[in-house]
Amino acid sequence: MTQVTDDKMPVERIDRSAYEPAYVQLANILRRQIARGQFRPGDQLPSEAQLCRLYGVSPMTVRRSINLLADDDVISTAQGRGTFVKPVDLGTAAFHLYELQELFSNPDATRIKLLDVRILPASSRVARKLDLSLGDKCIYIRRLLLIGDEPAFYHREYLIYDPTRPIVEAEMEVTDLQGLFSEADSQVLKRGSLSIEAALLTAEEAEVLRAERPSAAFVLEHVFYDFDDRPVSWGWFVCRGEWLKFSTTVGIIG
Amino acid sequence: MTQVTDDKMPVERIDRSAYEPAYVQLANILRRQIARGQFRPGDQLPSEAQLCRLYGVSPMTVRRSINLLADDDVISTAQGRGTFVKPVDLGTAAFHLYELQELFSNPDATRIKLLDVRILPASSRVARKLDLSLGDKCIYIRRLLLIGDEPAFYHREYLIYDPTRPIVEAEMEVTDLQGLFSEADSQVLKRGSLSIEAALLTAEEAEVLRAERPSAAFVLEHVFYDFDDRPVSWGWFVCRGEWLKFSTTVGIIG
DNA sequence: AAGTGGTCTAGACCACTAT
DNA sequence: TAGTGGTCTAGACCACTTT
Repeated sequence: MTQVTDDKMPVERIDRSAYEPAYVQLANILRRQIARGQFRPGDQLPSEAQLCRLYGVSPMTVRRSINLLADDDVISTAQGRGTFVKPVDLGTAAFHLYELQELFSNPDATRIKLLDVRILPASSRVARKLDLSLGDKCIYIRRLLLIGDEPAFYHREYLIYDPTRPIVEAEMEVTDLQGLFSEADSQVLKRGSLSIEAALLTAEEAEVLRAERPSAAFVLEHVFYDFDDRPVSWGWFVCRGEWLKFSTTVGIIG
Repeated sequence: MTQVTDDKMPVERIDRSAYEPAYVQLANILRRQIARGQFRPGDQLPSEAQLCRLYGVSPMTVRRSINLLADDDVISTAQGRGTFVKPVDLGTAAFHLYELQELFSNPDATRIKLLDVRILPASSRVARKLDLSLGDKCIYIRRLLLIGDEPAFYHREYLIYDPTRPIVEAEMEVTDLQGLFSEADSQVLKRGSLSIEAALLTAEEAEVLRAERPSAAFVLEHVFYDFDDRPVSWGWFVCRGEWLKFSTTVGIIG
């Protein structure tokens, strides 16, 4: 490899009058250079001091650009050694739930059918999940989310039913997938833990979702907690496998 | 709510002699206050100037703390208005592929069995995916990843077979799930696009994975591209549903 | 010792929002 | 107009790695 770069002649310059801040511009310049193959995985980038001189910006600005690319897993930094281009790594891939929002792109076509609301005594399983005593009252809700006229998500949820705790009413909206568009804001919920797995539709689920059996499905389970770290809601969404496909990318996207 | 905070008396102070940098300490202080419920979703945080005075740090340092929390979707900022605590939002949830690494926690128990390697003419489907002409030569690989003695992942992959393109040899390792632990570093791969879905095991897959039918499975499909943005590999991992459960959290975890 | 990334300062100036 | 977040400077000092 011949040394093409020159301390006095960067190919692209930063436009100080542009709308984009300098640190974003510099990050994109570097990203493009990497995408072009000018820097390959494993290669070392110019040092931060060099980048300061090359592009006429201060150390803090260079640093922010570097951090942007590092957050994107495009480069990695090592104190005392330098900054290097990262190889493609499957492990950095992440599938985002907000992809679901595309499904609901047409709000008019989306509606929620309340199938069932009941107050019943907690089974041992529910009691364990909601940190209740066996037989304590809880609320059981079954909902169906339709897109067009097709049933898309089947949701079942158990909520605590405790007059001393200021919950329930608000939660019935929040834990709903609706919360994906209309930002439901609960003052009560502190956090939620979620998991997703692939499973077979049960007979009941297949009937509700108007699917044949056997059929594969995504199951998204959730538990929400209040600010005392006590669970207030446990439930799960079931969705036919064909309805859902999560996508993402790894490596340099520029 | 009575106003407990006072401009002159922050509850926690920043320890300048500590190992943790000041901006991390401040971010954690704020995160703990939010986790305690001192600031609720929708509440406005003290302004950056106030935080500077309260904790005796410069604007840039406060700003970095704020950005840390904003990246974690704990707070959101609005220019000219202020900084606010975000409500729990399902849409921010992300499932990370590196969770798979736990499956391979014991490297000795993990091994890869090469089932089949063949050179064959591209079918129309393969030609389309790899941007080849119908009938062009390509490499077909079938692998089985075992954990203990249990077959866990069944991987099938098509690779381009073109002597003029410097690939193949390296790829055979990189696109492998092995790349999750042993950081395989290809100089050739620029990016990959991934998708995941829930499906039923086919007869062949069930046999290879020693599973009954019907059975649900995760299918992770991948296409990798070189620095000319040409596809070099197309393939997919199949994994029995019971083997895999992705987990994550939303909201305040402190 | 020289070079690297990492933190931090004490301001300045700008853009935006509210009043 | 006053207050807010957002960008940027031109250094300083530190911790680490390499030679």
